[in-house]
Amino acid sequence: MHGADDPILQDLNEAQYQAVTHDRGPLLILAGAGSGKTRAITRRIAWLVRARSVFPSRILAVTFTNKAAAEMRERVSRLLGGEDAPRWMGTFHSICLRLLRQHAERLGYSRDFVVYDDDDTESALRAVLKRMDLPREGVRAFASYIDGLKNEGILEPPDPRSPRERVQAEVYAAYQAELKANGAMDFGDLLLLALRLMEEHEDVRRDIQERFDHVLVDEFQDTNVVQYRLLQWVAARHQNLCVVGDDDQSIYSWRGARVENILEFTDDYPDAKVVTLGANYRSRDPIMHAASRVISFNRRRHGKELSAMRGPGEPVRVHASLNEQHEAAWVVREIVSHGEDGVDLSRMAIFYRTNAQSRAFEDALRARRIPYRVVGGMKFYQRKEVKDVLAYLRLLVNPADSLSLERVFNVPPRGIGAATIEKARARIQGPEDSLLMALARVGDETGGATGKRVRAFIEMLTGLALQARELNAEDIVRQTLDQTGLLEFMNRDESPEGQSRVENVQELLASVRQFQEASGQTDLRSWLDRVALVQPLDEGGEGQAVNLMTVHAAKGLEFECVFVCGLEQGLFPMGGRRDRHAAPVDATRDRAALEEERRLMYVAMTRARDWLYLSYASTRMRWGQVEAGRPSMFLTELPRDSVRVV
DNA sequence: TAGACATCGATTTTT
DNA sequence: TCGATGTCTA
Repeated sequence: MHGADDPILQDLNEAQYQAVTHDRGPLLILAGAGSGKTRAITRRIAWLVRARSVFPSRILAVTFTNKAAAEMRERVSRLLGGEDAPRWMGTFHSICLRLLRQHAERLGYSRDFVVYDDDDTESALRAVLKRMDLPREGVRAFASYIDGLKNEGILEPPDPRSPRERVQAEVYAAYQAELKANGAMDFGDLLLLALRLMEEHEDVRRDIQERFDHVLVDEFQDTNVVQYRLLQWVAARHQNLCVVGDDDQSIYSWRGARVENILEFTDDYPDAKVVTLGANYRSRDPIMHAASRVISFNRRRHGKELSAMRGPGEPVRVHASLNEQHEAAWVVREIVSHGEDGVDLSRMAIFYRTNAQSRAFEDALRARRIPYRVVGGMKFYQRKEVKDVLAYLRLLVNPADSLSLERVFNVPPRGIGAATIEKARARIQGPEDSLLMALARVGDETGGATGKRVRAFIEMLTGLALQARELNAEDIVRQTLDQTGLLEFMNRDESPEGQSRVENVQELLASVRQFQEASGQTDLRSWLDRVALVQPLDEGGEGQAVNLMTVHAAKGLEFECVFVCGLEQGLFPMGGRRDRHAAPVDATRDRAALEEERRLMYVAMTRARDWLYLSYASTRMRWGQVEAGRPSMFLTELPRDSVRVV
């Protein structure tokens, strides 16, 4: 152990010390589960500032989730004795958004562009398909095709070699044109266009390269082509690129993540220093042993062995149930018994592969009056009523956003129907025109009640947009709720669902206020940016409650007691079912998919500190039908000596 | 144009 | 099974 009195170097093992105090040049930290990865990266940032006198503002630190960014920020500033952490610390998406806001015009976008989330993306794509007379069932396939290309950095698809490819390319182009006309970027655009900005504009690139002396990246195994290229550009001048990750925990290939980025990092940076953090301080021996065995069945990996530092403990327990209700009941019984033994509910977690599985557990926990929280799941900003309000607000900032207009023109019902909006759509003239302007013209030219309603609607929006220039974000939200009649409309609904909708809108108001106080920014656009990329923290985050979440959501967390449920073939590992439109069987792809599922299993198991339970059910309700299932193949990969069947 | 009823499809995982 | 979307009627 190093540095007895220096808090930055205190209690580091040899490998951690090497990682923290690496001076300059590329650095690859292979950090196994529970090996002190976050500790290494935060200490390193603090060390650069303190021991190497690097200005915090010259450090760029990138993570994947807002939660990780927040934790990093908090820990670094604590290490620095309350001093500010680097300003450029955040998720890839938020950092790219920041760059794009400064330079959007260079790419032919308005400075006031909005960010589309996945729901918006799907709506935009649906509109495109409709216009092209293509069946809307294709939305998902096209969406993932487009996302896949964007993740690989392809904005203009190569020459099509088949009719199918030609259609795909046309849809991509039309979709991209639609976004641009609406003044919108999707998540993929944020990364890809930021990369374009750097690659095609030398002055911008220079500026960014001059701005930072060190670049640090967390969860590097989950970077895609575009993210890696961005990092390479930013670090090109000084080569101070520090990447931290674990190839065994790469679980986002469906989002374009390339394990190769970490597996082949030393090919791109031959003089990179490689440090392996191989000591696991989290899990008891049997848990670590079992997890290591399972992951050893994967072929594409660095193949490091983790040594368990916490010593012997309880064996991993495997349990079979008749169906998902029995499974849930059994889990809850075990939770109660651990609770009686003094384990905090908040230190226990139930993991599952798909969100839909949470239901049985929620029912069982409610029945026994055990508090729980579902992490992830239905997102706050995805709720209808919240999206309605946000659509109005986006429209005020960016009148070109026709998607938002289509969402709200008749919410609450104000007597403007589909026919009127169709008329307006037909009258859009050229790329400088917009649906809103066309609707205004239709209103002016239409007599009778309809024309009057349209004019009143346009007038209300214009009035709000005018106020939006003067008022702070919170007041605009209030005015919008009031003048659009949304709040009154919701208040009229006295059902429990209606009540909760009103509460959600109140929550939204609270969140603007909080944003203004915390950030000091009061303009609407800044808040909308925030909303697009950051989900509000889970309610009662620290309270006494059992945690329910998908395995993906569990990455980076740890619990004393973990239940991994639904371990059945086809569910976990997922896959095996292939619908009729799918591509022909591809053995390599299948193998890669299975290895990713196994990494997911590894992530799940290595979250546990003291107790690990693995559970499966022999039947399970799916689409309202009882289906029989076989135990997961991962269960057969467990080492006998660390496992007990109960 | 609004609301009632029927049909259809979904369950991976997220910034 | 459930929720979202589409169709029909007043």
